[in-house]
Amino acid sequence: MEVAPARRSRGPSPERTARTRAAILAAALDEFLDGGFAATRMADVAARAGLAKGTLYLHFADKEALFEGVLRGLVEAPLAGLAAAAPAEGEAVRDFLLRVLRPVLRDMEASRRGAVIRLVVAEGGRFPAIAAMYRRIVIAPGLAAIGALAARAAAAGELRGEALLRHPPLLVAPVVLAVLWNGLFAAGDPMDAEAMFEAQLDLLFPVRGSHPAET
Amino acid sequence: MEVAPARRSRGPSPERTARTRAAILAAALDEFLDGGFAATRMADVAARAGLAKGTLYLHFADKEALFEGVLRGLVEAPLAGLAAAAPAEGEAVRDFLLRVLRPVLRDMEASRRGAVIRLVVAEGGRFPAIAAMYRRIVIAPGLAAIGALAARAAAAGELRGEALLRHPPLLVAPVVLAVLWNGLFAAGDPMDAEAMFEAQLDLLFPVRGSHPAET
Amino acid sequence: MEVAPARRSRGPSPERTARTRAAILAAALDEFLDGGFAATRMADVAARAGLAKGTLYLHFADKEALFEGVLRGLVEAPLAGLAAAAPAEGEAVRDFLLRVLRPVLRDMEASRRGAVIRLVVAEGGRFPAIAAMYRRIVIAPGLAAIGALAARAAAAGELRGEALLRHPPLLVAPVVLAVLWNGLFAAGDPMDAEAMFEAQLDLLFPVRGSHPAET
Amino acid sequence: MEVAPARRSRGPSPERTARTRAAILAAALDEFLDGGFAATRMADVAARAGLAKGTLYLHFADKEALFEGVLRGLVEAPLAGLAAAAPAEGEAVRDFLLRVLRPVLRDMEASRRGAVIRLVVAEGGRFPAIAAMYRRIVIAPGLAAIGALAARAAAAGELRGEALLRHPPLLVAPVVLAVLWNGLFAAGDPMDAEAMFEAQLDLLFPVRGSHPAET
DNA sequence: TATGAATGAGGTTTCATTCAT
DNA sequence: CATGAATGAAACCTCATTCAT
Repeated sequence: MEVAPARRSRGPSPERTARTRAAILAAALDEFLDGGFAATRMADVAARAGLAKGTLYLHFADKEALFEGVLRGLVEAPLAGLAAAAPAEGEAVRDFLLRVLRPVLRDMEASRRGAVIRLVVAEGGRFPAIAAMYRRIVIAPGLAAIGALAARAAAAGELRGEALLRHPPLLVAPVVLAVLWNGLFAAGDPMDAEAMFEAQLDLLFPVRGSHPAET
Repeated sequence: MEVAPARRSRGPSPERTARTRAAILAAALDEFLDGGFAATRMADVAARAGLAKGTLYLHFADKEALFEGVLRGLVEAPLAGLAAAAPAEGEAVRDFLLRVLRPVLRDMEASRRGAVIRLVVAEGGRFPAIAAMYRRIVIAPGLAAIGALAARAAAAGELRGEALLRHPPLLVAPVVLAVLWNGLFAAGDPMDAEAMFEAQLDLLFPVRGSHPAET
Repeated sequence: MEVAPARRSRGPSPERTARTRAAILAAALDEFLDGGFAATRMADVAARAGLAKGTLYLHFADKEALFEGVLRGLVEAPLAGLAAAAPAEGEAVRDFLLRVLRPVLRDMEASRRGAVIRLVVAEGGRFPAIAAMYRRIVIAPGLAAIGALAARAAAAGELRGEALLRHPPLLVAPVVLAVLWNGLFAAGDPMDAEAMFEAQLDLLFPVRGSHPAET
Repeated sequence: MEVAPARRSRGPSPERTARTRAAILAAALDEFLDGGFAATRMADVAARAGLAKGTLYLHFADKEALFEGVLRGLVEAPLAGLAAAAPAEGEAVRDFLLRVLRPVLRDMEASRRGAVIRLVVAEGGRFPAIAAMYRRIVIAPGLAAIGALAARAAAAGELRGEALLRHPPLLVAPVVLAVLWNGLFAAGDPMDAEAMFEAQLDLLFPVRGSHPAET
């Protein structure tokens, strides 16, 4: 073992560093999602992470950078997975979308990604950096992927009309609405993001087997 | 009546008081709509109302009370017309929706309805009262109306599938998404709420004449 | 009396405001001149003025603006006096300068203007705004005035060569040096700004009576 | 001697230590010269020296100690040549000064002498030691030399009046002013130290050949 | 010796709210 | 009723210094 302690033995351990960074991100995630961006104080994040304020700034340049770290930690890996995924041989785009996105929608709240959407929508206006960040990291790749899939579906004749080609956001609009709804009206009847997504999918992609009369 | 009372009315004048209160509310509405609750400073509201800061506190106990006052004011005007409207004899639901909602969408920003939506979404989390109020006054009637129209359209065979019957919010999801987008990414490319609405309408209501092959 | 209480009777008194402002300036002057710009904390100024920190910002936008206020308070009035002054009928420029500037030099330290020069020189590098401010308020008008007087003296044949015409700062260079010296080597032998100024004056302006052989 | 010891010398090596110390001092000199004491961050010194922050503290107890070390280093090099120089046989003092000082003025900034002067002026107030040291090492010998030259010039009838005899600093006042100016107003119009020095020289030493009318 | 992550006191600025006039 | 100067609690971020490795 000990492949390459290299020129690296002196000084503090890089492993500890990674652990600290993770602790900060975990604490920040909790704080941001419960209270929002503005209301979260760096001091609270530090306290929750069991660190001093200054330590935060050793790992993240400022509050926005910290939020970006949280955002990346939460969505980058999954998003990369999605982006890498592609319809299997002979798989219809509709089926692919269902297969891939259903799990994502299902744990929208459990994974706290829904909360992130709500935070961005709620505070993006006052903190444009946050909106820009979310757009760059999540929205842009997402819409690009949708656009590519729409083109593929269109080529295969799987698409109804040109709606999705012209307006890729149509695919996710119902999901966003449902997520916001569930945040605003936490009590009472939640909106079923998954069901709405499937309904929208049925509108965008005619279901071959069951509705043979349609294009 | 009572001609402007000599410019120096001693003692309280209920009329004058009401006018001051209205001025404060108008100013506060403007300020809250662009910037939200936290970003709005009492000093700005006072300045816009042409009053001193202290005067605000004579009429509203604190910032939250002022916000509440604004919300109440927001309740009186809206909707009205829309709820009463109904398809004309023989008018297709799709045509009716286009006829009625297109103007609404077109001046979404000019009429500040877009800003109101954004305010509700942004502050609804911290002020559940505003979310509940908006739901009661705007959303519930709106969804009820959509539901009724969906039923009527279904009965007339104008509907594609059961999407809208089961999920009335689908009709407005793209509009909401566009409005939020335009709030978050004010600069750069705005999203065309009207175009997205029409695209969604085409999905929900097959266009008989032009696409005869579809159901 | 009571010429015009006008529309002005309500609310806090403007007289009190002026007194507060003056108190802030007095406190700030003391603090700035003893400790410099960077080392002076707004909290200390407030405390010395017997006010809360926030009050400072009611009268001065920030620390730099406060310093500018101090600077203006200290030099603007005297400077305006100097600028307004002009050689009397038939008075030689040399005599005018002696008459006008000798008192200024004499109370350079008592008036604390020497300390201001030292502060600007010492911290102007780190706070360019301060240097720019001093240049705008003191140096530029000063050099302009010197330039004008030099031109006048040259026209009257009172000048030796073109040194002062080409390099107006030459007139004050010895004074600045003396002021800095006296700041750095407070103990020990002070440099006599007045004597050096007069010597420089003799160099720049040939003394008609006593040295008839010179131009 | 002792070829670079295998890159991994165990135990302390006095030579290595000295080299590290020198590197720190060199880096600190650079940093202090541009920015002064307060603006210089230990982290920057460490980075420039290619060391870790902690290493600085192994060699210097704190920032002040480091500053003191730099000052001591500043003492060794300078002057040297100038003090030894003397007018050649039959050379006028004015010509001697021009010959000797012109090059010094010309590379005032390149040689960082200007920066040293500014450092002394800027920090001398807070660190009397540096002012005293500079006075002892640079100013006192300098003024002594000027005094001697003035006496010699006076004896030879090369001097205008007694200005320089009584106030040796007059010779350098314009240069100091120019150097400070160029530090404060780095941007914009620099002041030409050399030109001002020559102008002052012309005032102090009548130019025999070209202005025969003057004494 | 050298490292660099961690510390935490400290400073400027903002702004909702109060209250004497 | 109206005024607006005064308040003071936060909040973000910096950086000299320490110390386990």
